[in-house]
Amino acid sequence: MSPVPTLSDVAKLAGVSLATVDRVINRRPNVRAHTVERVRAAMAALDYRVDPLAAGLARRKRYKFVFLLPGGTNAFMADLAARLESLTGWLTANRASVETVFADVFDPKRLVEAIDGIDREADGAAIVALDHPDILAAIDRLSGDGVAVVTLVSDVPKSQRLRFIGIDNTAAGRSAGTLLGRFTAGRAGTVALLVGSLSLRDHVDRCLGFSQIVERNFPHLTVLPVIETRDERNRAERAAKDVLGEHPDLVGIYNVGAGNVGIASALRAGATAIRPVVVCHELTPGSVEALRAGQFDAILAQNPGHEVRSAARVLLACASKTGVVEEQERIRIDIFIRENLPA
Amino acid sequence: MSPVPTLSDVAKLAGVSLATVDRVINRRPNVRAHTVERVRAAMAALDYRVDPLAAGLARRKRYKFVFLLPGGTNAFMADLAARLESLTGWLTANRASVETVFADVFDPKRLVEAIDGIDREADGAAIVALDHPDILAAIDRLSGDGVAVVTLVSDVPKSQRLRFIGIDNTAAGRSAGTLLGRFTAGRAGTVALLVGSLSLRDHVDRCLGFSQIVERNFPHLTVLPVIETRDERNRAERAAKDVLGEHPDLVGIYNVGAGNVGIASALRAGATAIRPVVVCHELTPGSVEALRAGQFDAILAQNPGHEVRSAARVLLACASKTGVVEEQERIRIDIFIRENLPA
DNA sequence: CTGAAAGCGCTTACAG
DNA sequence: CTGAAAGCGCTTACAG
Repeated sequence: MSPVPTLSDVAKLAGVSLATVDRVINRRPNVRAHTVERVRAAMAALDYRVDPLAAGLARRKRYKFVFLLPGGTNAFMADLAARLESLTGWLTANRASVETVFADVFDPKRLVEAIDGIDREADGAAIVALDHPDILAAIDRLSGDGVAVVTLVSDVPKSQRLRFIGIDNTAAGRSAGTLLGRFTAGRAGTVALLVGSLSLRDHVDRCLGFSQIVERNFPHLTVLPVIETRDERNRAERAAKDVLGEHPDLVGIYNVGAGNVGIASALRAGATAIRPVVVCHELTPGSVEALRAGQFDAILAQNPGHEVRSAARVLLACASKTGVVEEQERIRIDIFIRENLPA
Repeated sequence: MSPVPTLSDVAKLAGVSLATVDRVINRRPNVRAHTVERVRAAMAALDYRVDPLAAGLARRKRYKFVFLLPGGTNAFMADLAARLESLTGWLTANRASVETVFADVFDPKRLVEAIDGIDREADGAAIVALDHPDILAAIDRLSGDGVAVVTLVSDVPKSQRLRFIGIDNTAAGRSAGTLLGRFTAGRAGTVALLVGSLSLRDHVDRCLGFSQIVERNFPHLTVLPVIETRDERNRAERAAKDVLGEHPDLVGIYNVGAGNVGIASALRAGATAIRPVVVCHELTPGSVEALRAGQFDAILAQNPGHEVRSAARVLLACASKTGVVEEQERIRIDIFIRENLPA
C-alpha cells in the first residue's frame, strides 16, 4: 500500500470493486446497506480521503457560474467586477467559467427580470441583491430550479440562498459611530448621515448601528435626519454642501453609501473653522485620496477581492461537493486610517 | 478539438508528440530551438494553458514543508500553530505534508541550530526568524541547499528568502500612534511604550513608526523610554504597574509585543482618575477580553490563519512551479475596536 | 533530440 | 445491486 491510501486500497480491503467504493463515497444509490458498511469500515480503517485532483480530473463536468452585479458608476462595484475579471484564470484552472451580468439594483422589477433571466443550466449564482419580497421570490425560484445561490455584499436573509458573503453591516455602522465619536474628541455638535438608499438593507443596517452607538456613547452629538443620495456623486456633493452651510456646528459626516468624491469636493469648497470628522465606506480612488489628503478620517471597508474569491470558492465547493474552510470565508470589517492603507 | 484546448491539441497542431510539448512547457532541456518555436506558436494559437489538476496528478511527487515557529507561551504564536494544524487537510489534498518545529526565537544560537537542522530533502520552509547575522547566514545556507524559504511574521530582509509573509510593521506602529494620539482627545501627558525585545525587527519597526507619528502629530504627548518585557506576561504586568505608579499624567500605553493579559491586570489593580488609552497587538483571548471590557481601546492585528495559508500557498506554488495570486497574499494591518471584533 | 506507452487516482457509462 | 474497462489531461521513464 502506498503511503497515502487510494481508492484501490479501500476496494481491496473491502473486497469490492472501485465502482462500488465510488458509489459509497459519493452517496450514489443502489448499494446494499451491508456493502456500504463494509466499504465505510475499510475507509475508516485506512483513514482514506479522496484525492480532489484525481476526482476533478475524472469528472468530465465543467462548472458554470453567473455573477449578477449592479450596473452604473459605483466605484466599489466596478472594483468588484474587476476582481472577478482577474479571477478567470483561477476559475479556468478549476474547470469553471463565469458569466457576469449587470443590472439596476435600485429597481426591483429589473432585478427580478435579471434573476429570472439567469441560465438554469448554471451551477451557481452570486447576486448583489436588494432585500425586497419580489427579489426574495426570484432568488427562491432560482434556487428551486437547482442553481445554488449566494448573496454578495448585500443580503436577503430569509431567502433560500446558500450563504451570505459580506460583512455584518450593523457592526460596521457601530464601528463608524465609535470612530467618529472618538475622533471628534469631545466637541459637541451635529453629525450628518448620508445613505445611498433606505431601501438597501446594508445601508439601513449601518444607519442603525451608527445611531445606536452615537446615542448611547456620545450624547453631546446630535445626528441629523438621514439624507438619501442614491449613491450618486452629485447628490452626495449637494447634500454635503447643504449640511455644511446650514449647520455651523457640524462636527462629523458619516457617508454610508457611495459618492465620496462629491463629499470631498464639498469639503474643499466650503471650508469651516474646524473640519468635520468624516467616516465613509470602501477603498476607492476617491476615498483613498481624501484620506491621504486628510479630508477624511477613516474608511470602513470590505475586501472586494476576498469577496469574489470567496463567492467563487463557495460555489465551486457546492458544485463539486467538496468542503469549505469556514474561517477563510469570513469577510471582515476592515478599518483604514491613513497609516494602514495598503501600499 | 474540445472547448478547452489540451496537450494533445497542441501536439497535433505543432506536429510533435506529447512528450515534446511537455518538455517545452516545463522548460526541460534537449529540444531543438526550432521545435520549441513550433510548439510555442501552437500554444499561443490555441491559447493553451496546462490543467493543474492533471499535472498535479501525473507528477508523482509529494511535497514536504517545514514550519519553524517560536516555542514558549506566546498566545499569538500558539494561534499560528493551531491554524497551521487545521490546514493539514488542505495540504494533504494538495499532495503536501508539513512538519512543525518549535525553537526559542530569542536565542540566536538555538535558532541557528534549528534552521541547520531542517531536513534538506524538504521542498520549502516557513520561518519565524530573528533579524541577526547568524540567522541570515543559516537561512542562506538552507536556501542554498535548495529549500525554498519564506519568512513569516518577522522578516530577515537581506536574506535569500523567497518572500516575507507578514505586515509592514513600521506602518503598524504609525497606525498605533495615530489611534492612540486621536483617542487621547487632546489630553496632554506621557505615553508608555512596551516591547518584547529590541532585538526583534518587527518590534523595533513598530516603535519607530509609533514615535515618528507621536512626535510629529501629537506634540502634547511625551513618549517614555522603551521598556523590554521579553514578551512575558509577568514582566509586562510589572512594567505597567510601575509606569502607572510613577506617572500620574500617563495618558496612554502602546504594547508592541505580547503580555497583554499582564497589562490588563495591572490596569485593574491600579485604577487611575482617567484610564489611559491602550493600544496593543494581536487578537488573543486576553486582548479581546480587555477590549470587550473597555480596558483596551484598539488592537492591531495580522491574521494568523491568512498567514499560514499564504505561506503554504506560496511554498506549494514554488515547489510545483505554478502561479501565485499576488493580491491574495498581501497581509493587511487589521485594526480592531470593540465594534468590529470578529464574531 | 524525439516519441510510444504506461500510469497518476479517480468517475463514467455499460454490461450483467 | 455490482464490476470490468475506458478515459480525464498530464508526466515519467524508457527506447531509439
